[in-house]
Amino acid sequence: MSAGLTPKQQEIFKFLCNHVREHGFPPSYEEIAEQFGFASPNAVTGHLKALERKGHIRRSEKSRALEITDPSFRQSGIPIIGTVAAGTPILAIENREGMLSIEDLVGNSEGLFALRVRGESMVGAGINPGDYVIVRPAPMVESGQIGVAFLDGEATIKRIYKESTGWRLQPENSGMQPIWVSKDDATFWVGGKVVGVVRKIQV
Amino acid sequence: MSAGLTPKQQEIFKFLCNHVREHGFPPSYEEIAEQFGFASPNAVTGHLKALERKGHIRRSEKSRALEITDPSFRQSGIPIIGTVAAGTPILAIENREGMLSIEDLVGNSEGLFALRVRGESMVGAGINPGDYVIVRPAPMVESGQIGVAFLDGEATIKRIYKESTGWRLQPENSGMQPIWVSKDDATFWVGGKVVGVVRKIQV
DNA sequence: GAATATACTGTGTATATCGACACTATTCAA
DNA sequence: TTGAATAGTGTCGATATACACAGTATATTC
Repeated sequence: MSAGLTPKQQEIFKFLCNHVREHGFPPSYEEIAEQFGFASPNAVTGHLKALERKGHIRRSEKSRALEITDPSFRQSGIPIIGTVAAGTPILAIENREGMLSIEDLVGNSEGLFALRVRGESMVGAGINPGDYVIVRPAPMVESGQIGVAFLDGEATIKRIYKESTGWRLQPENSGMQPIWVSKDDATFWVGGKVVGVVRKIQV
Repeated sequence: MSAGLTPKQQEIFKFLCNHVREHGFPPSYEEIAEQFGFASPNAVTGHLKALERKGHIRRSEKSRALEITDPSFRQSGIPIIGTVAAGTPILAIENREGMLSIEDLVGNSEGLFALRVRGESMVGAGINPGDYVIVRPAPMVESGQIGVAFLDGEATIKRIYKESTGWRLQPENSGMQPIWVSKDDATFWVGGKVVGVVRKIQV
């Protein structure tokens, strides 16, 4: 990232980014000068002008109203590289199809929560122990969808089917049996619908 | 979020958050006053003092050095709710174990990229078609690890084993056979190691 | 060899910005 | 009904801040 910048400019640009990430506002010229040991805050001006000219920031005459325009700063995610044509340098940025982030993936993340999976009851659906399932809270899911079911205070991930007598909690594991829940079982309730799965593969 | 705030304070807090998210720096008192139609920028002071007293922001006598301390703002991710004890209100914020984001999950996201999975060759490892695999670029993986293998310009996800004559690309699907690659096959190279899997479950 | 970009020091200025002080009005709980 | 919190208007001062101007020095490019 940050092509065409001198080492010093890169350092300063990095400091800007880190400061904004950490505090939510950019440093003043004086603070930048202090950080880099400049005697004059004006030494910063030149660097910032260079950064602006090269399109990484937008300055403002107002106080601390510096904006980082470099798109690589904003995008918090991982580039999605799609179809790979023969001979194309796959790691080149031009092949991007988009960015992958959990927020993008499951839409509005407001109210979502995650649960770590403990059992093996859903391996048939590609949900393994240690995975995180992302749950959108809802009082019930449509029949056949994967949801979080609470039974006797314990949470389980299951495919939930509506039956005439109540609900069927269906594991996706050939070695496990479904659980039938009666309509008037007060200990049963649905926490929400599983809208995503995230797994970290250990090194 | 933002409990204990009056409607007006919530509005202003929301404006603060959006401004920081959008521009990377907070608005000045004057800009807030303009936004809400106040004749005096000083009308803002009272609100900000209230927000500070209630612990959502930290003010500073310096220009535009207002910091949003409310943790619900900073964390861009999804709360991880762990073990669920009986009777505990699961959706309460107090039960948080942490936050889930792709960056946290796989560590430093610098250089990572994602690929959409097309085949069924890794369903045994919980990697299904349509999933995204997150890849850390590397010229080779340790024997037995899951990696992205390029062969004749086509990318595949496989478990890669080092053999005496070359490499074995092992699918995790009982119906599929491994691929043996000779040591001097120039069309073969490894793109990186699969460090994560992300799946969106359609509604 | 001249022009240009980089990398600073040092001084000064216009203004952006926050904060204090003085006041008014309303709502809500003790 | 008294106090406190909320929700403002309006004025003024102290200072934080960016920026212009005047220099110096080095490296790179043409």
